[in-house]
Amino acid sequence: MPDRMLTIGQMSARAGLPISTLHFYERRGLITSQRDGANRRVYPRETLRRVAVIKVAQRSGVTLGEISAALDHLPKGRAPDTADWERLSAIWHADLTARIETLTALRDKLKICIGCGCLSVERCALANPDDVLGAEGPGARYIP
Amino acid sequence: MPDRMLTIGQMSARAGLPISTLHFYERRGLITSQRDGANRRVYPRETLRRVAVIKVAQRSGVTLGEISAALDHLPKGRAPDTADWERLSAIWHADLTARIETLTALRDKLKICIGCGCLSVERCALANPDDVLGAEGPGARYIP
DNA sequence: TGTTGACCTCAACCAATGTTGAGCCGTTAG
DNA sequence: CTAACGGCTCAACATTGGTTGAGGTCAACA
Repeated sequence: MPDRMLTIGQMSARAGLPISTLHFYERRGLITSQRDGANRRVYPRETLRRVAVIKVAQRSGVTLGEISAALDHLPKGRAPDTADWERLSAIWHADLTARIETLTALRDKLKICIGCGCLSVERCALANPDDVLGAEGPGARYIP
Repeated sequence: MPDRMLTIGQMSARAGLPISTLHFYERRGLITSQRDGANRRVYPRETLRRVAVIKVAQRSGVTLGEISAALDHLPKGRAPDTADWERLSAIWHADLTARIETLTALRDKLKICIGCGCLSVERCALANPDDVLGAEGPGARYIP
């Protein structure tokens, strides 16, 4: 019986999310539910994976809005297959790599800059990441 | 004249933050100001550095609450010196390193797990990061 | 003398991400 | 039959990190 449905309580226990959060995700369109005869939500097992993916993406710093957009690219009519999930994975993998690079650069600059006295907004690569120098007088200006 | 004060407009331009944000930081106790004869905020140049540090910490994912706590350890009576800033730097450096490691692990697991079909909440290291397996029946249970 | 421009305060609002509570319903075990 | 349990809806609240606007002050420039 590969298509046995899960109640929201089971989803909650297995996904490690409060029921209120599942409700919230449904309001946000991140997941959907069907109802049983007594108007209770039931979920296909697929949804367990979907929720797992949402959690993973969130842990990696993706917002619910972005997650929602990404999930929208999953097929509507059929259950997503491995290739579908793989495409999502690839996007977030790249995202994560970028995020890691940013943090690493930040950390290295932090080490170099903050303690040594160079952390003046005028000159420091860290405080003034875009190397924007003001035209009039000394000191950096912020260019939006 | 090393102690020339800055107006809030100058702070804003040089730090690259809107005036409203400087007001907000002051409400939050992250920075302080003195007033001139016309009740306008003026800041010692020190504050420029302080704001730079706040921005850097924020970019690295530290919350304002944590930043505030860290800044509270700076000396009250005198201007912070290099060693003071260095202590802050060391804390956040460690923080950043931890964060980077988390993200890297996440990314690598993502690559391994999400596309390959193993991302079931029951077994996957990614979806079930603490390897918590339910005692009754198959399937992970969330242990808060 | 006016009129800018920069600044002030205070309160309200915003978006994201949920959480909490009140009040109700249907199923199930004793 | 009744109580407990699990679920339902809807509205309100919480937190973080700010932004926006109304209404007022002050100094400087023409």
